[in-house]
Amino acid sequence: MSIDRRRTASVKDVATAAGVSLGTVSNVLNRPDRVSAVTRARVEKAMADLGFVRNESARSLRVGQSDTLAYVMLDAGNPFFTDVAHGIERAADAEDLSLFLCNSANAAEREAKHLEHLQQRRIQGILITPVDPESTLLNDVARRTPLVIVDRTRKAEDFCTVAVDDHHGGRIAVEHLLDHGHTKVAFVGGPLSIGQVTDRYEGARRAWQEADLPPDDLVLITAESLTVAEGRTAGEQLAGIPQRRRPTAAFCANDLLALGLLQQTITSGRRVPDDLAIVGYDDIEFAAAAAVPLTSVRQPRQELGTTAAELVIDESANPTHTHQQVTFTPTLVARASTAR
Amino acid sequence: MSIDRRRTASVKDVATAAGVSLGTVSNVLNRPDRVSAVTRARVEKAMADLGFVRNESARSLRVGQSDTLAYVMLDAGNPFFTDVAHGIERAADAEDLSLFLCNSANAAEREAKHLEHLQQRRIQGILITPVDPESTLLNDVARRTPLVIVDRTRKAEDFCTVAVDDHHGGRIAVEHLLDHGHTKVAFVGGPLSIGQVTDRYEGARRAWQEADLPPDDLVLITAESLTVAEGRTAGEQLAGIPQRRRPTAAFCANDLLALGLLQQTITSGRRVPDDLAIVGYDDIEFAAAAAVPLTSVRQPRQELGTTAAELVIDESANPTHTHQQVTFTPTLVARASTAR
DNA sequence: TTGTAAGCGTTATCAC
DNA sequence: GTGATAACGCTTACAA
Repeated sequence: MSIDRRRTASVKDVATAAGVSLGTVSNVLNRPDRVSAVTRARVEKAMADLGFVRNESARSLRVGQSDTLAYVMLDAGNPFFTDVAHGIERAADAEDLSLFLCNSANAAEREAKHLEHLQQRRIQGILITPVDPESTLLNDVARRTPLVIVDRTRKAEDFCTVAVDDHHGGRIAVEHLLDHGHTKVAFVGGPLSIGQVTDRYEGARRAWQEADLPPDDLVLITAESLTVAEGRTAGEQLAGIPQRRRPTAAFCANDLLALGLLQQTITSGRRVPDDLAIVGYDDIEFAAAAAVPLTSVRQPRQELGTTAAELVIDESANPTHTHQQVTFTPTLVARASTAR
Repeated sequence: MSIDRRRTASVKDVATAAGVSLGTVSNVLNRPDRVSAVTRARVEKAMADLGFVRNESARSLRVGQSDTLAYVMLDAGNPFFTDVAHGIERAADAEDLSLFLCNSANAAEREAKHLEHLQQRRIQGILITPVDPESTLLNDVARRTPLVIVDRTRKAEDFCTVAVDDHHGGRIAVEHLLDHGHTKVAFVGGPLSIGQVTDRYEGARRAWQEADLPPDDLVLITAESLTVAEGRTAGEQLAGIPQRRRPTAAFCANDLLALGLLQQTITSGRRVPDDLAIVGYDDIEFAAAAAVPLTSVRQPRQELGTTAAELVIDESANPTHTHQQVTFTPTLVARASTAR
């Protein structure tokens, strides 16, 4: 059975049905106050009867832009980014903008395609956690569409950016471990080409230096990617280190790594935190849900999104807008994985 | 410093710059073969110089629809749905359609808003995991826009639906536990108003009946929602049951519950699977990543999405389209949480 | 191969 | 308070 999908009614059809002019119909849509209650009722009835649905393409063609925000996510499967998206959604709702989510899945060409489509739609603003924050593609896009970078920073201050102080995050993670008496610690993370990973590592090293500990006792274990599987691999590497030189704690560049490391540690018969204390990063929901609840560095995810959305709205609406670099400060959430 | 965001160039501007007519510019966009190599080059140069970006609103106004699919997700934070979205993305890519993700966050009014916006955009097809699959709102939408229901079924066969056989899933979960010698089992899930939860429960009960076990030894523990927190609560309830009547295994209606239950069990000093075997449902990535890797019922998530996308594309393009109800069969992935 | 012109559905300006 | 009408940028017959 195939469906009868006839062309949907236009303002013109509604006007005819209601016995008014097309301009009046448009008025009830956009300035209902300008039309008398009785004709308004008549028009509204006609709309309902005909199942009128306003054509957004025509509207946005006419007005030159569309009341829509989009967030190009780096990885829709990572709960961190869906939380950010939630925050954006809140701000978008408040301004009655719709929000589209796009997933670049960490692929530059997917990202480029999405950006192209979004520009073609003349949407009001783009939020993006880019594959490469230094890419000049972003400059091209921003020339036409307000764009703010989320959870990444840029060397030049030519964009609004909203990020979290990763250096500080690395520092507080290590300070927490120092407070618990650890003097041999592993930093698990990579690839180091990711700015955030290096920032967290730098923060960790700085804290280490300030504690006057031998640099070599902060062991770098590089991961290929920030995934659970790599966390397991890191666990094996850690286990391969001779007992006397083996770290008693690990600071992982994100929670997925930490979860993988936790699993590998426990299933190979070692205990957390007794044999190995673990600190993660991001504080995703599953961090608290782990068998040994994970100490983690929490980033204000929703606020990140909300602030970014507010900035992009400002950039699109306010002629005197100036770019801002907003930095949030992460906090440490201590749980069982580092308890003593 | 505010940005100079002048109106972007139109086909007309490009035509003037290239010294050709507007129709020719459109031809290089849509039927490049019809235009000679030399003028094409000239036009393309003009486009590049002017930074031309095609106006999708104008295009889709003219052609009557937009080459876009949308997936209205029930919960963007649940990895299950992002995997489904991945599958949809694959199919959309293959047809060169763009995909927008919308998140209803389980709120009917958010869902309605998204559906309204999508219809206004005259997009080609909608995929949705609805808050309420029986809602008549879906009928209204489907009258204008091809729509397929994902991961839910409907009593009437008036839609294409793609779902997984939850009854079978419940059955194999319990059969697995029976095979491992359990004769007192808890079913953890709820609210029972969710069709899938009841189907899984029904499947479980059927398997139980067929094993000729006393009905009361399949204990129902109802949860308020399918969340980690509720899983922990279930664990406490379970622990409160007198030893001799206490189930030795639990089948949870999803992995979040199972993860919560696993955590509560382990942190309260009982062991998995020795004291309590656990089976989850969905096989999200974090199931395998748990400290005790979780046995779970796996649904073919990506295939779910891909098939749904193919159906909606068929519905939008094929005049002889007929609605289909596709059902996938889940499989059990055995891991340590039920090992003996 | 290229140009001309109509029309998609809406908004907004201007008369009435 | 209401009605004609032009314009937004594009695609697509059709004419040259």
